Amino acid sequence: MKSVPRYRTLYQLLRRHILEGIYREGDLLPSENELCRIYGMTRPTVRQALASLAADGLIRKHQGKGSIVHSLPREIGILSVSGTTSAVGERGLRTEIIARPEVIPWPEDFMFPLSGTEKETGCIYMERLRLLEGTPIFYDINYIANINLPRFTSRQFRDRSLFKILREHYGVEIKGGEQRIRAIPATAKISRLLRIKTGAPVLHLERKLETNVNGLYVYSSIYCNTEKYSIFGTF
Amino acid sequence: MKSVPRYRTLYQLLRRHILEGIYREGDLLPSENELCRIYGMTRPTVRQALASLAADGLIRKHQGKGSIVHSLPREIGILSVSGTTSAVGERGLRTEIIARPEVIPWPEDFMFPLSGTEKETGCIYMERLRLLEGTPIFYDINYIANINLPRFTSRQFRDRSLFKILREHYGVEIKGGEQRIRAIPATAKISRLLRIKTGAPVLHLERKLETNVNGLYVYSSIYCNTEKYSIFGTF
DNA sequence: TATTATAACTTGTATTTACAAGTAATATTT
DNA sequence: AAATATTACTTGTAAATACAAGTTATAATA
Repeated sequence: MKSVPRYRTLYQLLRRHILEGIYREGDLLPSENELCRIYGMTRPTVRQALASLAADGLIRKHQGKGSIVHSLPREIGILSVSGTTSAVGERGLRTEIIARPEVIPWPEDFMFPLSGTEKETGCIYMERLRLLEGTPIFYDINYIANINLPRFTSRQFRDRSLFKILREHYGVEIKGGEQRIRAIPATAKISRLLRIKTGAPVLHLERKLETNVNGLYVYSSIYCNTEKYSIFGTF
Repeated sequence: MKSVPRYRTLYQLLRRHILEGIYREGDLLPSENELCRIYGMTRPTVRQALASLAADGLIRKHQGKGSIVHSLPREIGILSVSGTTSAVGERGLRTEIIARPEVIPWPEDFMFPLSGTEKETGCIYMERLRLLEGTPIFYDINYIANINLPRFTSRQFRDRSLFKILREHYGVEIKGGEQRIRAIPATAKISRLLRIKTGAPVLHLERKLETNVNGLYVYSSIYCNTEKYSIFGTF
């Protein structure tokens, strides 16, 4: 098992405290020096943790004042890295498997260019539908290069998220990624799954997620129903 | 004039080098220790500059290997902080003023909650259309709290960007922000300006940008035509 | 020759120290 | 009492140092 850096554990702790409401919106976090004393680390380490929180949009830093807990986004987060979804609205975000994971060859004219090894090994394919309080919000199609992921297709995806399985069973962590966004009219299949009219505007995300494993990427094509909920992001 | 931090000047230098093609896609940047020697700074400072580049998606860091210049996004960036737009595709991104800046009271039911002082001072309102190679891409409506921005409405916006004027004339820097994204059908006005069919899917961004000036925010409602170009972002 | 170990790089994490700069409350002066 | 200066906080920037951990090329070994 890999050891977790100290700044990361502090980040996760403060993050949980904020999300659980121990620190509330507008509250001042303990000062950097106080956090140093409390958790027995030095300022650069504490600052690294706070920088991550700021990047998540959970706090805002103000020179001379302190770190202020930022308003929790009420909407659904998906634009940031994997963690955001679970951070914001796991309350009732249910997952349905539309197509169980199976190994197939890559589609032709794939949305992102593929490396030679990726093409050779084929990919693990799966489709999911994610619903918030009964309303289908995301219909996502996922492609993962079939590299060092034994028995992946036989795993259960009921409650555990895709990224959780990758992390816990294969040690795969998402490091970052890139994405394209556009608005498109819903096709017949999309409209049926998202329960909207055919031709209604749908958000389409094409993402390429990088992992800590060299050469292993997770590709997703995500269709979002934004009629009731909008996608939220900070920067 | 405020002094620019050393890590920031190095960040801007390397950024320019990457964008100008001095370092090309896939190239390895000089190692952190080399950069220290070249520019006479210490590793924490160099690392701070590299972290900013990584956050922009201009490089990817790999432990044990180095910092690799990342593929330049060919698409239009707007999801990141202000800088990205100019970074990526200022090539031919022309700006048209639809509604010249004027001071008006805030609209009722504004997209974001407003503070008391914001409501009192009213806002500077303006509409722009941005075109890429003749095709209208962005139609944006901007609201800026009318705080300490003398003679703003009389300024010329022809070539200089909104953010450039804010920075150069008023010392206002964008620090971060939040946004909501949805796909909506184009209204009559939007379709006319973006030259698409009424009802065609359009990307709608509602943004609140924070500045270094306390209490001063820039609000934008942006409609994007994503038929030809998609919006790009890294994280 | 093929394999393994070593060495020399790279970035990641962490400590310690120092001062600059912004903020807010207190104390001083007018 | 009001304006000003001081002080004590806060975060921001920067240096110098050390070791951990991942990568790659080289040297030693089988």
